[in-house]
Amino acid sequence: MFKIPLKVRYAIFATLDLALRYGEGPIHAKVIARRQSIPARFLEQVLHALKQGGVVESLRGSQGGYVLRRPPAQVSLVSIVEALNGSAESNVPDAGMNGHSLRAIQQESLLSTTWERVRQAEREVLQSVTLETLIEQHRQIEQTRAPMYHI
Amino acid sequence: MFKIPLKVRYAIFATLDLALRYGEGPIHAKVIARRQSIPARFLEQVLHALKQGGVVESLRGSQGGYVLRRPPAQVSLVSIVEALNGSAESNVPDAGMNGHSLRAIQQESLLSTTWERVRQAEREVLQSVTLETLIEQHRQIEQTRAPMYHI
DNA sequence: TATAATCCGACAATTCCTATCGGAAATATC
DNA sequence: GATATTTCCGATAGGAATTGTCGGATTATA
Repeated sequence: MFKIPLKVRYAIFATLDLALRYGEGPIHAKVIARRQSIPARFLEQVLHALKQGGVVESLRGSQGGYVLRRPPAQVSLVSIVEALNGSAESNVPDAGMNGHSLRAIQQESLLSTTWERVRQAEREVLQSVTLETLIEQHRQIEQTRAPMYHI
Repeated sequence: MFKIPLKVRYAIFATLDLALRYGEGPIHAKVIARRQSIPARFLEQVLHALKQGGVVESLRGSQGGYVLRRPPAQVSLVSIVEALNGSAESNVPDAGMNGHSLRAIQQESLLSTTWERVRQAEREVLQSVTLETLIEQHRQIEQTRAPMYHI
């Protein structure tokens, strides 16, 4: 319905990459970038945001890298998405109190509860999906696809 | 959670303007534009999309204008939003079958069901809100705001 | 010290959204 | 029929947000 930024997809597949190797120590951003076909330099920024959001732990220095902060089953997509938004996202087009923005404010108040309900509905779905969920789906897809090559 | 384009807001307030005058004959786009503080020329495009989506009826010529196709209680926000998207909105970044887009396809299939659930959740909320709903809210706001000036 | 990684700010490139414009087609009115 | 008025339609400019790149600073390992 409403557009989902590419950044979000990158973040999900990056953390999924970490989830698949959970417990094996830190993983380099470059390695994730290659495996997931994500622009390396851009992924750095995404991972940094994920760190600020508490989704991911970073280790600097020569043998550094990134690690999931919690086990995959406890990392929901909503925490990933909110980490990227920086928990800001006012959705109100500012209108900085100038001129006839009184009407704009009235208009916003008319729709604010609806938008809030929409966001809540989105949140509930994203909260029900964890990295563990995606790993299971990933395995199911692999299993149902593999036999096709044997025929 | 995800950004809602300004176009959508324009469409809602334009149709709400029509709803408030439902049964009073066609209304000019310019008049709506002035009343709702919407760029006139841009509103034309929005109204055109609403017509294609079957939300609105248009009458051309000298005494033309726009009319709601159905009574306000039967016009949900979901029909308005979908009219603007032209029911396209693939959300898949194309990737036109080039190079290593095989991975991209696999990635998409992993998330497609989740995105579909998100869109469905959005749809359900938007379906539960009609122009009639907004009219009622509008009146309630007017009633609760008016007394404040009397103090 | 040398190397290798994250961190951080700035900024270029690109895409998408918003808005404008000119004129064609249609319709009512005179 | 002529005129005025409005929707219709394509093209395109302007601007903002997203996406992606770069240089170097910081941190840690060896």
